[in-house]
Amino acid sequence: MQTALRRFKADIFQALAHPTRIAIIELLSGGELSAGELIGRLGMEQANVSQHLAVLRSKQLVANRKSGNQVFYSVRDPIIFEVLALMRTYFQKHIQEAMEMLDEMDKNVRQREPGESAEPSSAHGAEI
Amino acid sequence: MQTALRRFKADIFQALAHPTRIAIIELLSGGELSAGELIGRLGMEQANVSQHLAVLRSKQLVANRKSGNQVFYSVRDPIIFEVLALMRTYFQKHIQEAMEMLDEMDKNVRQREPGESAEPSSAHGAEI
DNA sequence: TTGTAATATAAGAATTGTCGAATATTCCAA
DNA sequence: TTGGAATATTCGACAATTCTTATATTACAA
Repeated sequence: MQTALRRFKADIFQALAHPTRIAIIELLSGGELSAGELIGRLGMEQANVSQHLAVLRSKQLVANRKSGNQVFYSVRDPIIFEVLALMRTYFQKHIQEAMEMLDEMDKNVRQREPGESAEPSSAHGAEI
Repeated sequence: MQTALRRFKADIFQALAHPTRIAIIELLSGGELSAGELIGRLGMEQANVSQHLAVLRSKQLVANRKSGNQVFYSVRDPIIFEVLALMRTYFQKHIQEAMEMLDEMDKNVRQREPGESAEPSSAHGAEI
Protein backbone atom coordinates (compact mmCIF):
# COMPACT_ATOMS: atom_id res chain seq x y z
CA MET A 1 0.00 0.00 0.00
CA GLN A 2 0.96 3.60 -0.30
CA THR A 3 0.29 4.41 3.29
CA ALA A 4 3.99 5.11 3.76
CA LEU A 5 3.91 7.57 0.89
CA ARG A 6 0.94 9.31 2.40
CA ARG A 7 2.58 9.46 5.78
CA PHE A 8 5.57 11.02 4.10
CA LYS A 9 3.51 13.62 2.27
CA ALA A 10 1.52 14.40 5.38
CA ASP A 11 4.77 14.91 7.22
CA ILE A 12 6.06 17.40 4.70
CA PHE A 13 2.78 19.28 4.79
CA GLN A 14 2.92 19.23 8.54
CA ALA A 15 6.36 20.82 8.40
CA LEU A 16 4.97 23.55 6.16
CA ALA A 17 1.87 24.06 8.27
CA HIS A 18 3.06 27.06 10.24
CA PRO A 19 3.29 30.69 9.14
CA THR A 20 6.74 31.11 10.62
CA ARG A 21 8.11 28.09 8.78
CA ILE A 22 6.58 29.30 5.53
CA ALA A 23 8.20 32.66 6.14
CA ILE A 24 11.53 30.94 6.67
CA ILE A 25 11.26 29.03 3.41
CA GLU A 26 10.31 32.17 1.56
CA LEU A 27 13.19 34.11 3.09
CA LEU A 28 15.51 31.38 1.88
CA SER A 29 14.26 31.66 -1.69
CA GLY A 30 17.01 34.17 -2.44
CA GLY A 31 19.69 31.78 -1.26
CA GLU A 32 21.14 30.69 2.03
CA LEU A 33 20.92 32.81 5.16
CA SER A 34 22.38 32.46 8.60
CA ALA A 35 20.15 31.61 11.52
CA GLY A 36 20.84 35.03 12.99
CA GLU A 37 19.83 36.73 9.76
CA LEU A 38 16.57 34.76 9.78
CA ILE A 39 15.90 35.63 13.40
CA GLY A 40 16.47 39.30 12.62
CA ARG A 41 14.21 39.40 9.59
CA LEU A 42 11.47 37.46 11.31
CA GLY A 43 11.69 39.58 14.42
CA MET A 44 10.98 36.65 16.66
CA GLU A 45 12.53 34.93 19.65
CA GLN A 46 15.82 33.22 18.93
CA ALA A 47 14.74 29.98 20.57
CA ASN A 48 11.46 29.92 18.72
CA VAL A 49 13.06 30.37 15.31
CA SER A 50 15.64 27.77 16.19
CA GLN A 51 12.86 25.35 17.06
CA HIS A 52 11.12 25.97 13.77
CA LEU A 53 14.41 25.43 11.97
CA ALA A 54 14.73 22.16 13.85
CA VAL A 55 11.36 21.07 12.49
CA LEU A 56 12.38 21.94 8.93
CA ARG A 57 15.66 20.13 9.43
CA SER A 58 14.05 17.02 10.83
CA LYS A 59 11.90 16.74 7.71
CA GLN A 60 14.92 17.40 5.52
CA LEU A 61 13.39 20.50 3.99
CA VAL A 62 16.43 22.62 4.70
CA ALA A 63 20.15 21.97 4.75
CA ASN A 64 22.50 23.64 7.16
CA ARG A 65 26.13 24.48 6.76
CA LYS A 66 28.28 25.48 9.68
CA SER A 67 30.74 28.27 9.11
CA GLY A 68 32.63 29.32 12.17
CA ASN A 69 30.24 30.72 14.65
CA GLN A 70 27.28 30.70 12.34
CA VAL A 71 24.95 28.23 10.72
CA PHE A 72 23.72 28.90 7.24
CA TYR A 73 20.44 27.48 6.09
CA SER A 74 19.15 26.79 2.62
CA VAL A 75 16.21 25.01 1.06
CA ARG A 76 17.21 21.56 -0.09
CA ASP A 77 15.04 21.22 -3.13
CA PRO A 78 13.53 24.08 -5.15
CA ILE A 79 10.48 21.93 -5.70
CA ILE A 80 9.34 23.32 -2.36
CA PHE A 81 9.30 26.79 -3.89
CA GLU A 82 7.08 25.43 -6.64
CA VAL A 83 4.69 24.13 -4.03
CA LEU A 84 4.54 27.55 -2.41
CA ALA A 85 4.12 29.19 -5.80
CA LEU A 86 1.15 26.93 -6.49
CA MET A 87 -0.29 27.97 -3.16
CA ARG A 88 0.10 31.61 -4.11
CA THR A 89 -1.81 30.98 -7.32
CA TYR A 90 -4.44 29.12 -5.37
CA PHE A 91 -4.73 32.00 -2.95
CA GLN A 92 -5.15 34.57 -5.68
CA LYS A 93 -7.85 32.48 -7.26
CA HIS A 94 -9.73 32.04 -4.01
CA ILE A 95 -8.95 35.31 -2.33
CA GLN A 96 -12.58 36.03 -1.56
CA GLU A 97 -13.26 32.85 0.37
CA ALA A 98 -9.78 33.02 1.83
CA MET A 99 -10.69 36.34 3.40
CA GLU A 100 -13.86 34.87 4.79
CA MET A 101 -11.88 31.96 6.16
CA LEU A 102 -9.42 34.26 7.87
CA ASP A 103 -12.21 36.38 9.28
CA GLU A 104 -13.88 33.27 10.57
CA MET A 105 -10.67 32.31 12.30
CA ASP A 106 -10.38 35.79 13.79
CA LYS A 107 -13.93 35.63 15.04
CA ASN A 108 -13.17 32.38 16.82
CA VAL A 109 -10.04 33.87 18.33
CA ARG A 110 -12.02 36.84 19.59
CA GLN A 111 -14.59 34.57 21.16
CA ARG A 112 -11.83 32.89 23.12
CA GLU A 113 -10.01 36.09 24.06
CA PRO A 114 -12.66 38.77 24.31
CA GLY A 115 -11.44 42.35 24.25
CA GLU A 116 -8.13 41.46 22.62
CA SER A 117 -7.70 41.35 18.87
CA ALA A 118 -5.10 38.99 17.46
CA GLU A 119 -3.32 41.59 15.35
CA PRO A 120 -4.28 45.03 16.60
CA SER A 121 -2.15 46.91 14.07
CA SER A 122 -4.24 46.15 11.00
CA ALA A 123 -7.45 44.78 9.64
CA HIS A 124 -7.39 42.06 7.05
CA GLY A 125 -8.71 44.26 4.33
CA ALA A 126 -5.65 46.45 4.61
CA GLU A 127 -3.24 43.64 5.21
CA ILE A 128 -3.53 41.76 1.95
CA MET B 1 2.45 42.55 5.36
CA GLN B 2 1.80 39.12 3.96
CA THR B 3 1.26 37.52 7.30
CA ALA B 4 -2.35 36.89 6.31
CA LEU B 5 -1.21 35.13 3.17
CA ARG B 6 1.13 32.98 5.18
CA ARG B 7 -1.54 32.15 7.68
CA PHE B 8 -3.72 31.12 4.77
CA LYS B 9 -1.05 28.91 3.23
CA ALA B 10 -0.23 27.38 6.58
CA ASP B 11 -3.88 26.60 7.03
CA ILE B 12 -4.13 24.77 3.74
CA PHE B 13 -1.00 22.79 4.51
CA GLN B 14 -2.43 22.00 7.91
CA ALA B 15 -5.54 20.64 6.24
CA LEU B 16 -3.37 18.42 4.05
CA ALA B 17 -1.16 17.33 6.94
CA HIS B 18 -2.83 14.02 7.64
CA PRO B 19 -2.52 10.75 5.75
CA THR B 20 -6.25 10.15 5.84
CA ARG B 21 -7.04 13.54 4.38
CA ILE B 22 -4.46 13.03 1.67
CA ALA B 23 -6.06 9.69 0.91
CA ILE B 24 -9.44 11.39 0.66
CA ILE B 25 -8.15 13.97 -1.78
CA GLU B 26 -6.52 11.27 -3.86
CA LEU B 27 -9.67 9.17 -3.87
CA LEU B 28 -11.54 12.19 -5.15
CA SER B 29 -9.16 12.67 -8.05
CA GLY B 30 -11.41 10.52 -10.21
CA GLY B 31 -14.43 12.68 -9.51
CA GLU B 32 -16.93 13.04 -6.74
CA LEU B 33 -17.69 10.29 -4.28
CA SER B 34 -20.25 9.93 -1.52
CA ALA B 35 -19.17 10.02 2.08
CA GLY B 36 -20.17 6.40 2.42
CA GLU B 37 -18.07 5.41 -0.57
CA LEU B 38 -15.09 7.19 0.97
CA ILE B 39 -15.63 5.50 4.31
CA GLY B 40 -15.77 2.14 2.59
CA ARG B 41 -12.63 2.62 0.55
CA LEU B 42 -10.68 4.03 3.47
CA GLY B 43 -11.84 1.28 5.78
CA MET B 44 -12.05 3.60 8.71
CA GLU B 45 -14.56 4.67 11.34
CA GLN B 46 -17.50 6.59 9.95
CA ALA B 47 -17.18 9.36 12.53
CA ASN B 48 -13.49 9.71 11.98
CA VAL B 49 -13.79 10.08 8.21
CA SER B 50 -16.64 12.51 8.69
CA GLN B 51 -14.44 14.62 10.94
CA HIS B 52 -11.63 14.63 8.40
CA LEU B 53 -14.14 15.68 5.77
CA ALA B 54 -15.21 18.47 8.08
CA VAL B 55 -11.63 19.69 8.25
CA LEU B 56 -11.33 19.68 4.46
CA ARG B 57 -14.67 21.46 4.20
CA SER B 58 -13.75 24.12 6.72
CA LYS B 59 -10.67 24.99 4.68
CA GLN B 60 -12.76 24.96 1.51
CA LEU B 61 -10.68 22.23 -0.07
CA VAL B 62 -13.70 20.13 -0.91
CA ALA B 63 -17.24 20.90 -1.95
CA ASN B 64 -20.20 18.82 -0.91
CA ARG B 65 -23.45 18.24 -2.68
CA LYS B 66 -26.42 16.73 -0.97
CA SER B 67 -28.46 14.24 -2.92
CA GLY B 68 -31.23 12.56 -1.00
CA ASN B 69 -29.76 10.58 1.75
CA GLN B 70 -26.19 10.99 0.65
CA VAL B 71 -23.55 13.67 0.49
CA PHE B 72 -21.19 13.74 -2.45
CA TYR B 73 -17.77 15.24 -2.07
CA SER B 74 -15.41 16.65 -4.65
CA VAL B 75 -12.18 18.60 -4.70
CA ARG B 76 -12.88 22.26 -5.33
CA ASP B 77 -9.81 23.21 -7.29
CA PRO B 78 -7.60 20.80 -9.26
CA ILE B 79 -4.63 22.88 -8.26
CA ILE B 80 -4.63 20.75 -5.14
CA PHE B 81 -3.93 17.72 -7.29
CA GLU B 82 -0.97 19.56 -8.74
CA VAL B 83 0.34 20.16 -5.26
CA LEU B 84 0.07 16.46 -4.50
CA ALA B 85 1.69 15.61 -7.82
CA LEU B 86 4.62 17.84 -6.95
CA MET B 87 4.89 16.03 -3.64
CA ARG B 88 4.99 12.72 -5.46
CA THR B 89 7.86 13.99 -7.60
CA TYR B 90 9.58 15.25 -4.51
CA PHE B 91 9.16 11.88 -2.87
CA GLN B 92 10.58 9.99 -5.81
CA LYS B 93 13.57 12.28 -5.85
CA HIS B 94 14.23 11.91 -2.15
CA ILE B 95 13.08 8.39 -1.61
CA GLN B 96 16.28 7.36 0.16
CA GLU B 97 16.11 9.98 2.86
CA ALA B 98 12.36 9.60 2.99
CA MET B 99 12.85 5.98 3.96
CA GLU B 100 15.30 7.00 6.65
CA MET B 101 12.84 9.57 7.87
CA LEU B 102 10.06 7.02 8.11
CA ASP B 103 12.34 4.55 9.85
CA GLU B 104 13.33 7.26 12.27
CA MET B 105 9.68 7.89 13.00
CA ASP B 106 9.11 4.18 13.52
CA LYS B 107 12.07 3.96 15.85
CA ASN B 108 10.62 6.74 17.97
CA VAL B 109 7.28 5.03 18.04
CA ARG B 110 8.91 1.81 19.18
CA GLN B 111 10.78 3.59 21.93
CA ARG B 112 7.49 4.89 23.27
CA GLU B 113 5.63 1.60 22.86
CA PRO B 114 8.22 -1.11 23.30
CA GLY B 115 7.25 -4.55 22.09
CA GLU B 116 4.56 -3.25 19.77
CA SER B 117 5.28 -2.33 16.19
CA ALA B 118 3.19 0.37 14.58
CA GLU B 119 2.24 -1.63 11.51
CA PRO B 120 2.88 -5.28 12.21
CA SER B 121 1.77 -6.44 8.80
CA SER B 122 4.66 -5.06 6.79
CA ALA B 123 8.05 -3.46 6.88
CA HIS B 124 8.67 -0.24 5.03
CA GLY B 125 10.93 -1.79 2.49
CA ALA B 126 8.08 -3.89 1.21
CA GLU B 127 5.45 -1.24 1.57
CA ILE B 128 6.67 1.33 -0.90
C1' DT C 1 -46.05 8.62 11.40
C1' DT C 2 -42.25 5.58 12.22
C1' DG C 3 -38.08 3.17 11.30
C1' DT C 4 -33.84 2.99 9.11
C1' DA C 5 -29.80 4.31 6.38
C1' DA C 6 -26.45 8.02 5.68
C1' DT C 7 -24.10 11.51 7.65
C1' DA C 8 -22.77 14.95 11.13
C1' DT C 9 -21.69 16.60 15.65
C1' DA C 10 -20.40 16.46 20.64
C1' DA C 11 -17.72 15.00 24.54
C1' DG C 12 -13.71 13.40 26.54
C1' DA C 13 -9.14 11.19 26.68
C1' DA C 14 -4.66 10.89 24.69
C1' DT C 15 -1.22 12.71 21.84
C1' DT C 16 1.24 16.32 19.58
C1' DG C 17 2.55 21.19 18.59
C1' DT C 18 3.90 25.78 20.22
C1' DC C 19 5.96 29.18 22.98
C1' DG C 20 9.01 31.58 26.38
C1' DA C 21 12.55 31.09 29.81
C1' DA C 22 16.46 29.01 31.09
C1' DT C 23 20.47 26.46 30.02
C1' DA C 24 23.83 24.10 27.01
C1' DT C 25 27.06 23.92 23.24
C1' DT C 26 30.42 25.56 19.98
C1' DC C 27 33.61 28.53 18.02
C1' DC C 28 36.62 32.10 18.07
C1' DA C 29 39.16 36.32 19.62
C1' DA C 30 41.59 38.40 23.18
C1' DT D 1 42.51 29.84 29.10
C1' DT D 2 38.54 32.66 29.32
C1' DG D 3 34.65 35.40 27.71
C1' DG D 4 31.27 36.37 24.58
C1' DA D 5 28.57 35.70 20.32
C1' DA D 6 25.74 32.47 17.70
C1' DT D 7 22.98 28.71 17.89
C1' DA D 8 20.67 24.61 19.86
C1' DT D 9 18.27 22.08 23.39
C1' DT D 10 15.38 21.28 27.39
C1' DC D 11 11.46 22.03 30.25
C1' DG D 12 6.92 23.21 31.61
C1' DA D 13 2.58 25.41 30.48
C1' DC D 14 -0.92 25.78 27.35
C1' DA D 15 -3.37 25.06 22.92
C1' DA D 16 -4.67 22.28 19.06
C1' DT D 17 -5.38 17.57 16.79
C1' DT D 18 -6.96 13.08 16.68
C1' DC D 19 -9.44 9.25 17.92
C1' DT D 20 -13.44 6.59 19.90
C1' DT D 21 -17.98 6.34 21.66
C1' DA D 22 -22.27 8.10 21.86
C1' DT D 23 -25.84 10.91 20.14
C1' DA D 24 -28.10 14.13 16.60
C1' DT D 25 -29.89 15.14 12.23
C1' DT D 26 -31.89 14.36 7.78
C1' DA D 27 -34.26 12.13 4.11
C1' DC D 28 -36.82 8.77 2.62
C1' DA D 29 -39.56 4.26 2.33
C1' DA D 30 -42.88 1.40 4.37
